[in-house]
Amino acid sequence: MLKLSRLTDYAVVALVRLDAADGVATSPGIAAAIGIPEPTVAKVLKALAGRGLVISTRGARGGYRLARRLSQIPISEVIMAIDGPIALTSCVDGGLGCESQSLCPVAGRWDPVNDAIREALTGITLADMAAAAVPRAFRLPVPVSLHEVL
Amino acid sequence: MLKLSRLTDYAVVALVRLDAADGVATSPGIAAAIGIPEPTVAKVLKALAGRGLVISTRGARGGYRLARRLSQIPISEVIMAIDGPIALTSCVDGGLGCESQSLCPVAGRWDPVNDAIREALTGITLADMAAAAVPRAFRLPVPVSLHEVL
DNA sequence: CGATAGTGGACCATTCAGGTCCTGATTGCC
DNA sequence: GGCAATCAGGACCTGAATGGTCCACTATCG
Repeated sequence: MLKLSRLTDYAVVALVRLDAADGVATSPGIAAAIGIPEPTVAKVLKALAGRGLVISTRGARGGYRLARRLSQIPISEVIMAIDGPIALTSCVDGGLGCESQSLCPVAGRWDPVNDAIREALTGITLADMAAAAVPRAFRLPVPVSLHEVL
Repeated sequence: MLKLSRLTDYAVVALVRLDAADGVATSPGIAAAIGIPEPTVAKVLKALAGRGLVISTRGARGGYRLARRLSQIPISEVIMAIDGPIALTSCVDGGLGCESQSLCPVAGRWDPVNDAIREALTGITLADMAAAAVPRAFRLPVPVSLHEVL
């Protein structure tokens, strides 16, 4: 349904969270704060680190911190970090699969669509997304109510 | 991967094809011309008809024909016809599922992103997609080469 | 030297889209 | 009036891929 993976959603949440904790935050810590299983958060952070969106510090007392300000991170980068390149069609990577290529009247016609989406996604930053989100009731002290994570 | 279903791709191909055949075209006919299994084409056409993008005529000598000109059909409508509403997140339709809603810092923050995409998609019509597609070697007489469909 | 934390990879399971088929309703033609 | 063609609307099955988990390894701090 033109939907992006849930992991990407997690990534956004994690990044916003990371911004709230100004210093360094560990993946277990973020997981607890967000209410998402730790291994999953770790996977997301790994991907983000790979794309240079967050900076990792290994070893004891290590953790992750934002590489840039939220306002400097377009949502498109997050999506590409988690979900890979932004391309709608299946026959983007030429080759087999599109046997009816000789019949296909819209051979590579999704390109303008892809470009339009990429552009739209680049114009929105994480700061935009975090801005109007639920007044401001969510800063650091978010107690994990019932579930007692960790 | 932010990818839309292959069905949507088929829909575009079918619609362009339908435009080439000015009059009425049957789903078996389109299937043969396009090189896509008939039941699948039928399913696509049905969805398209449901959204009013094509007009169906039942009975013998029936078939489908375009409801509007290609230039009047934004790609967003095709996507919505096949893939449903354009919404990236899973927690669009409020309710259960998002247990950590009380923790989620980006509650409904995908909205601007969704809007941006919708807008971008509405600006592109099928005519735009068909325009530059492979010169013009594809008009009505497209012989199904080897496979001998039907 | 040990505890903590990120790295990388393999791995399983659930979900869902793609695809097929069948039955019924409608209309034109002989 | 009956037959054939064609759309309509389901149920159903299968396979890929996403979400999620786990493990062994490395690095760094105290």
